[in-house]
Parts: sequence; C-alpha cells; structure tokens
Amino acid sequence: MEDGTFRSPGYCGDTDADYDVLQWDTRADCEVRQILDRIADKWSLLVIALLDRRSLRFTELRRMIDGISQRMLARTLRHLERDGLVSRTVHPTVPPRVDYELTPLGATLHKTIRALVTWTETHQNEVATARAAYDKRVAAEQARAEREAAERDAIAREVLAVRR
Amino acid sequence: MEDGTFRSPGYCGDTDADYDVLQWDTRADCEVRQILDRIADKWSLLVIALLDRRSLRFTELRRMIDGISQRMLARTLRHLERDGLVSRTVHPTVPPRVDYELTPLGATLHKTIRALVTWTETHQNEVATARAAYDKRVAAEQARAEREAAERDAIAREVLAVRR
DNA sequence: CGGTATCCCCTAAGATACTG
DNA sequence: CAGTATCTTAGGGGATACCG
Repeated sequence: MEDGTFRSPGYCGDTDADYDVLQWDTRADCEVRQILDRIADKWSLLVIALLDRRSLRFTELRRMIDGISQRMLARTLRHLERDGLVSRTVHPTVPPRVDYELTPLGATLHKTIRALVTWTETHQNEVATARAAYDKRVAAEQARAEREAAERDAIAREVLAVRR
Repeated sequence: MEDGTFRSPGYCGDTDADYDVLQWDTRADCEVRQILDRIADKWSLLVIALLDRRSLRFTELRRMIDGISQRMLARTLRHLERDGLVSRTVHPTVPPRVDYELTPLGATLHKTIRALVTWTETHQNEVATARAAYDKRVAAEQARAEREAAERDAIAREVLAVRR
C-alpha cells in the first residue's frame, strides 16, 4: 500500500501565541499545507490540466504526459481521486476501460491553476532575464574573488622571497 | 556550490507532431514547468506569503516558518532571488543584518498565489470529506475481499476434509 | 488494458559543524 | 547574525515483473 497522508492530523487550529496573527498558518502539519503540497506536485497539475478538456483513459494520459511512469501516473490519479478532484469510472468491458474525469471540485481548482500558469507564461521572460542577471553577477563576483586571492598569494610569495 | 537548474535548456518550442495542439506544453523540460516547479515548492510559497506583509530578516523568516532548516531557507531565498522575486539587502553593520523583501515581480506573483491558497482554504472541507469517503470505501472493499477469501478458504478445507 | 508489487537507485533535504 | 560545507538518510521515482 505505500501509505497515505497521515502524520499528526490535528494541531492546526491552536495559536501558539508565538506566531502572532499571520494571515497564513505556517505550521508544517496544517491541512492547507498538505493540500497545497499535493496539488503543487510535479504531475498533478498536468493531469488536471489535461482532464479539463475532456475525460481520458489511463493510457491516453500516459501517452500525453512526457516522461511519466506507469507507477507515478497511477499514484497521481489515486491521490487526485482520494481528494475528490478526479473521478474514476470503470467500464466492465473486455478489454477493460477506465475513464478519468474532473469532478466539479476539480474543475474549480483548474481555474485557479490556470491563473498560476498564466502568470508563469506572462512573466517567464522577466524571470529568465532575472536569472541571467543573477548568474552574471555571481560569476563576476567569483572571478573577482579569485583574482584577489591570486593577488594576495603573489604578495605573500614576494614577501617570503625577500625574507629568505 | 550545489548546482543550479541546468538540464537540457531548450527543447521547448518544437512541436513534435505527436502531441497535437494541447493548451499546455506537457514536456518535462519546458521552461514554464521549471518555473512552476520552483514557485510551487514547499517553502517558496510560505516565504513569498510572509514577505508580502513586510521585509524580513533571515532569522525572522527562520523563526516564522515552522520546520524549515537553515539550509533550506538559504536555498529557497537564493532561488527566489535568482528568479527576481525577492531582493536581498545587506546592511554592513556588525552584527550583519540582511533584509529580504518582495520585488514588484514577486508582489504580482503573490496575488496569484493568494488565489490558490484561498481555493485551498475554501475547499479544504470538501477535500477532507472526499478523503474520508475514499478511505472508507477502500477499507470496506478490503474487508469484503478478506471475508470472501476466508470463505473460499473455509470451503476448500471442507472439501479436502470430505475427500480424505 | 489497467493496474499492483518489488526492487533499487539517486537526489532532496535534515543534522551538524564551521566561517566572515 | 547570516550564512556555506560536509555527511547521512528517507523516500521519490524509475524499471521490471506479474495479476484480473
């Protein structure tokens, strides 16, 4: 079975007087955090996005999602089903046929996810630029540090040569 | 240094004719996916959320986020800085003081993130209910399977007893 | 076809210790 | 205080094999 998501279930409503009134519950076992971790994982987003268009069979999903293993697809679908985001329908035909589709709840989530993806698409250039700038800064700094180290080294050698 | 984010950088714009026109690029190395993976990770969301209120020092963040290690906070902040979402200001005092704050870009992201968190908060009960129902279904099914197995076992023993 | 079970590897992340 | 460097371990995830 591999387990589900059971750590310490409660422990989420009590305010420890130390955390003050933050808008978010930053504690590790908070339920919101758990849900967030689930939907933010590598494959779930893709699956939800694909199912938004129409219901799909296991193998269809498998073929559409590049790089996913059978195991991970099964796991992901099981999780989404458990969370009530995806429904699973078995057609008792032969060969068997299983359809997955978004539940109404899943559909509402998809809207929100779209917003995130849209943000990413809209700002990917800015992010790319920022990354390039950062990498350049770091590289420059490293080069400078190395040059200075070399200089100090040279001076030290000089001093030692004179002393001897 | 621990590496950055460099797998196969390109390989994102070419349509392989096999994937058809999906609204999303489902391929693993797509830039959008990389950004998504980054911002959707466990700690980034929390950091962004906390910084939205005001700029914070390293240790403040460390204390506010339950369960984060020094290493992960440093890494997360480095990533966010690289992506241009957070800015880092060093005050050359002693003891040193470093402030982190959201950049304008980071602030726009926060709005989107809020939507996601709001969704989670709004629907956490539905998810919890779905989970409970699912677990119950699974448990019931397992119990039934075990009972049937026991029955078959009993019948088999009976048959064997008669034969002997 | 649509899975589950098993093995196994490798990396992400925690703990610890040290530095400017 | 604000980090990096190093070591170690859990578990995420791939490959394979087998069942209904």
